[in-house]
Amino acid sequence: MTAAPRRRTRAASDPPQDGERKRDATRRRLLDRALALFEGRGVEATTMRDIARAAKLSLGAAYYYFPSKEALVFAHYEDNHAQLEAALARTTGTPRERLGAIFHERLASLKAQRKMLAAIIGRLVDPGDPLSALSAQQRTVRTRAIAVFARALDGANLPPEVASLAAHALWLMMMACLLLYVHDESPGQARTHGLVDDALDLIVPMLPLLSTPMGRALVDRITASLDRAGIELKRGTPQSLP
Amino acid sequence: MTAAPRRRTRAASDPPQDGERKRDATRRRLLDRALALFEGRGVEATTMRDIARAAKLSLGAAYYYFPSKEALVFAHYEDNHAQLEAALARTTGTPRERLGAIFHERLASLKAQRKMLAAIIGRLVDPGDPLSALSAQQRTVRTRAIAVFARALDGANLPPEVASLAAHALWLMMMACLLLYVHDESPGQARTHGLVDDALDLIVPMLPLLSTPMGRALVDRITASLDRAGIELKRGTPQSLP
DNA sequence: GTCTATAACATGATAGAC
DNA sequence: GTCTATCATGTTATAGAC
Repeated sequence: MTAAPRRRTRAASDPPQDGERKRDATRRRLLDRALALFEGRGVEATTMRDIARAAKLSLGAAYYYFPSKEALVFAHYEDNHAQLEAALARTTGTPRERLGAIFHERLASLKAQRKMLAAIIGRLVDPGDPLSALSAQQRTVRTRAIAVFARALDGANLPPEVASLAAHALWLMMMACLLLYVHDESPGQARTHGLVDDALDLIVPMLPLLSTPMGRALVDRITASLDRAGIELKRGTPQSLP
Repeated sequence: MTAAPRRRTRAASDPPQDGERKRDATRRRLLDRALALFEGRGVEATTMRDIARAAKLSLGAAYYYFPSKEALVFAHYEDNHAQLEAALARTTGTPRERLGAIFHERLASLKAQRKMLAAIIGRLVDPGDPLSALSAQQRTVRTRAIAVFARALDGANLPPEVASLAAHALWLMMMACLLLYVHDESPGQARTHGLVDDALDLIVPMLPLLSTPMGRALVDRITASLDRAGIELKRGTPQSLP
């Protein structure tokens, strides 16, 4: 198998070419217009022709930059996640505080895009979909997201296996919250935010129990069971599900 | 608001009209051909034109019977569920045995349609989708499904609130299992079936703990929290989520 | 080689004739 | 009830401009 021809990469010190600047600007414009339209009317109701027109491009040109409508959505998803992750890496405080910050800020960061997310929320959960949070393509994002939770638990002094399972579970809880969030029409999505706090208030104080012999036995049993099911929890490199 | 004009309903004793017989036969044929094609190549890859051709109808005629491709999938879903429910109502034994039967038979009943389900699994989880397990349109099916779990718990002597919460949680677990199931490529989907047994072996023995004062406090707290979030667990009439 | 515009295609869905 | 004709849209192919 021969290597695919690769675009010449430019060293960081090279001055950007005019073409590249223009290319990036066009790409950015397309992405921005698309996001605006998605937020305004939802993904389904926005046609590729609409997007191209809004960005003053031809339909073909839009497809030159993004191979599909899905790719536009995906690009936003990546943008959002990278940005959020940077913010979350700096959270401090008790595990309860840090977890609260992670959950609430994650939701808040998607507030403007709720309608857009609603259109694709189903795919987040379909392992066969490249857009899915469970897919192989998203493994990097997923792994890093789980790592964010693991970091927040650092102050809790949990044994590694316990912390790993807990981080995976929290990530799963985050996914469930997203599901509720995108369709939560209460003012400020107070319902979902409230549920997050209630859940964390319930869960976090119980985490130390997992370090007791009985707790360890439970964790081991769960881990073994997931292992049998082909779901590995190796810290930082989740396999299929979590 | 005036009542929508309703189709004349025929008493059970009336003889079926020729028109109705033919209509039903055509509808059935369409549904059967569609299912065969869905199972063979998946939902996405099957076009409405394919279905119409296979049923020896024009495209327009197919749309006369089913307003959308989705409606065809939906019809199968209803069929399957009604059939399964009848079977499950007859299960006997300990709660553990009955729950095992429910889970395993539910999965097995969908074995042939795994590919089809995989195509729409995302929508099961999107409350905005009429096909969704969480949607208002599916409330009847959902309520009855939860009732099946509640019945299986009858032998466990749980207080009503505890039983209700447990039944909802089990239903949610069922949904999660479906998610795993449709993409489980292990022989006979042994991974998912194994996980079900492990989970039940873990959970069911713990249920009596929920009847202790501490357990009751936990249940009350969870119920109150869900209540605040607008999720009611009134036995038999779940509102938004579960 | 890099980008843009136009035409064409397949499909889900609809309208109106018969 | 059924059909034919037609539409709108995601996507692809292609021809050409720079």
